[in-house]
Amino acid sequence: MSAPTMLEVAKKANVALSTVSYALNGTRPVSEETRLRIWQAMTELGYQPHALARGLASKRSRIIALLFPALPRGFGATELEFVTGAAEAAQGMGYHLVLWPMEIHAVGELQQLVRQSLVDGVLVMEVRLNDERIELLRQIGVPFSMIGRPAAVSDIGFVDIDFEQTTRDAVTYLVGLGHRQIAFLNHAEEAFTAGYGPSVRAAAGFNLVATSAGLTPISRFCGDSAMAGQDVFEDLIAAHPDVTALVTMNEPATFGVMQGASRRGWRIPDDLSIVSLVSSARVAEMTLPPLTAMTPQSAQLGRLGVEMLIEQLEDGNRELVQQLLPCRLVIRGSTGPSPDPATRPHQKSGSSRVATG
Amino acid sequence: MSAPTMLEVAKKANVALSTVSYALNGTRPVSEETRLRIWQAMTELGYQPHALARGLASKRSRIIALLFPALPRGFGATELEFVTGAAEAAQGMGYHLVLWPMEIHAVGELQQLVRQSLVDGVLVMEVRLNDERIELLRQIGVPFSMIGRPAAVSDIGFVDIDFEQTTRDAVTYLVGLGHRQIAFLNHAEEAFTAGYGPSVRAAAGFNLVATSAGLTPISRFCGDSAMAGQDVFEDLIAAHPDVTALVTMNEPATFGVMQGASRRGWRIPDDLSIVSLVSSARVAEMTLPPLTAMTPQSAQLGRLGVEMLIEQLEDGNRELVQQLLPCRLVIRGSTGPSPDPATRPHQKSGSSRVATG
DNA sequence: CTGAAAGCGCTAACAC
DNA sequence: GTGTTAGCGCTTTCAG
Repeated sequence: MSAPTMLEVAKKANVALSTVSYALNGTRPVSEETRLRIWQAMTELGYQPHALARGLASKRSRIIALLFPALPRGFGATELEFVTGAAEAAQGMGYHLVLWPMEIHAVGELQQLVRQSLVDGVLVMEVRLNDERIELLRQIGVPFSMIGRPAAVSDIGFVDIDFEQTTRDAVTYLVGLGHRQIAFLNHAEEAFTAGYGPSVRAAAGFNLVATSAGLTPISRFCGDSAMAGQDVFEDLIAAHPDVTALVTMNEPATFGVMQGASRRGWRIPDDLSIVSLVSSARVAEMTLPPLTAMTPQSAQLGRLGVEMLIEQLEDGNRELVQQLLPCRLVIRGSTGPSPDPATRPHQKSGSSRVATG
Repeated sequence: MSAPTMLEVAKKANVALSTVSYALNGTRPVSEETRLRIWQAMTELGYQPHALARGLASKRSRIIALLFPALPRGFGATELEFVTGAAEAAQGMGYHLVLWPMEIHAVGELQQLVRQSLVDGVLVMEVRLNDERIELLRQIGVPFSMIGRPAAVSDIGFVDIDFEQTTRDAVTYLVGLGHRQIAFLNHAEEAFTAGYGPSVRAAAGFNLVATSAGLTPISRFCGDSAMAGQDVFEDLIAAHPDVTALVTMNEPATFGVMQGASRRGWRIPDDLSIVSLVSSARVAEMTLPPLTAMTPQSAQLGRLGVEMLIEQLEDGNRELVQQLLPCRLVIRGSTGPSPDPATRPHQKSGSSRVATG
């Protein structure tokens, strides 16, 4: 009742054990006829090569690890898509993907895992601008690649979202709608100074784009909450009453902004346009109107990361791939032509009723 | 430069290869003294057992697979937490977790993967009420357990959210606040009739609880979008003007309901209370006010699923574990005392301004 | 083009 | 208590 072995297949096909192996892996030419007999025997027995035995003998497990940090709040649909895309790609290429969730500083643990020789390579997710895991992996000598990238990228393959291009596309789109006063709403300042790549790069991108388009770059940091978003929005509009469009990099805050706008009596997109950067469809469609967003190709990123790693594993001296993938603009209901700021309601609350105890 | 083997450890410690093995696994008593020498040699060499070799020899890979369906829209933070919780638990117990994303009907593929003898057991996620994967796994004879459960649960271990209890807790909480007209907002009817467990069980739970509390069970199906939520809400209030509280099982729709309420001039929670079932903190805090929610212990569920499976693997005849875990009530800003329905604004739009082209 | 046989690094009898 | 050794199922020389 146990799984058939290669020997059984060989017997059934009247060939040597090794011939079955060669036929299976194409490591050596096998005559058409015997290949057929072997293939037949294999299907009749429902044979599947024993992954562990194969790995032990060949010194290649065909297993790769996905290294991702312990869940911070703020992980959601996008990150799940990364993981799924990676797992699907691996599966499609005949590999298995194991999950190694790990504190970003638990470098000892990482080393232990690598030494078990279970995996051929490692895919690192959520790379920080200054990431100690990278140095360790290089030191250990395990093949690896990254989704995301450290500040100084050297000789490691990576894929990442092209935050600058993404920001540029968002701004360009808004400018095309006639907006001239565009503000950028970032994550909290702590994330920025801690070197959180997306925050840093999107901010840099925005300043660059705005400046080169002849606009004044207006930016705000903002805590990751609806409440903070609402507050920062009020503050922003007070300081810059002419702002007609927002580019946001902070989903909870974006939700708060919409509430704040509505409370002011502003309509979206009539009085204010919003483009939410790096937002999944799932989140973008939770608001009314739904958010025009720059949507990351998350599954694609996961897929590319895995492909890059496996190619490196199978073809030792392959050229380095370092690829940036911009988000895609999905126009929904939160953007429209620029209004005349002067025509917008001025009162702080557009609600017609006062709260009753 | 290659990893040290057990033989090297044995030499360094002046013992037989097997003694190292026994010391490592505790499979056989080893004297305190030799154990120490061995341990010392191991740490000096930085020895880590070779996972594949160990697995091949012992016929136990210490790898388990997490089977989850290809991403439908609607997978988000909660599901990621399942996965992470499972991976962390596995790691903590000395196991590895591989990801097998798979169409729920791709049963052939599943069989192939299992036959590779890579994994000792399988953890099935997102189990449907009528799930063909279950029957196949049982047939193959692989040990497995589930997160979620089919309609007829027999002799397989599982953990699942206790939807009935969760619904009961939500209703009880609202009743305690004085609400008497409570409506349930479900997912789309298609999901329900297709046998989507959470939808079916929560609905059943609601009817049961409402009835036994002497309330009229009011329910609505609703598409998973903010727009649909707003529409269904209008419809619901038209039909049942006395409803003062909503129990929802549909996040995008819940967001729409809040917009709809606000458009009507209703304040939350003054004019309407909302409890969102099975919602993560991340989502619940995106609204203003933030949503009072029944939050699933997702990581815990993933963890329990893995523990259950591994215990089954290590201790052949262990008693069956079938555990239901209720969500936890997290009170935020969307719930309050029941208002007098008659005092609420009646006009359909509370906004003071008409859209201008 | 095909076979025979030596490992891969470890576990688990079987000896003492 | 410890040592010796036969595999686990496969890949890959080395012969033919």
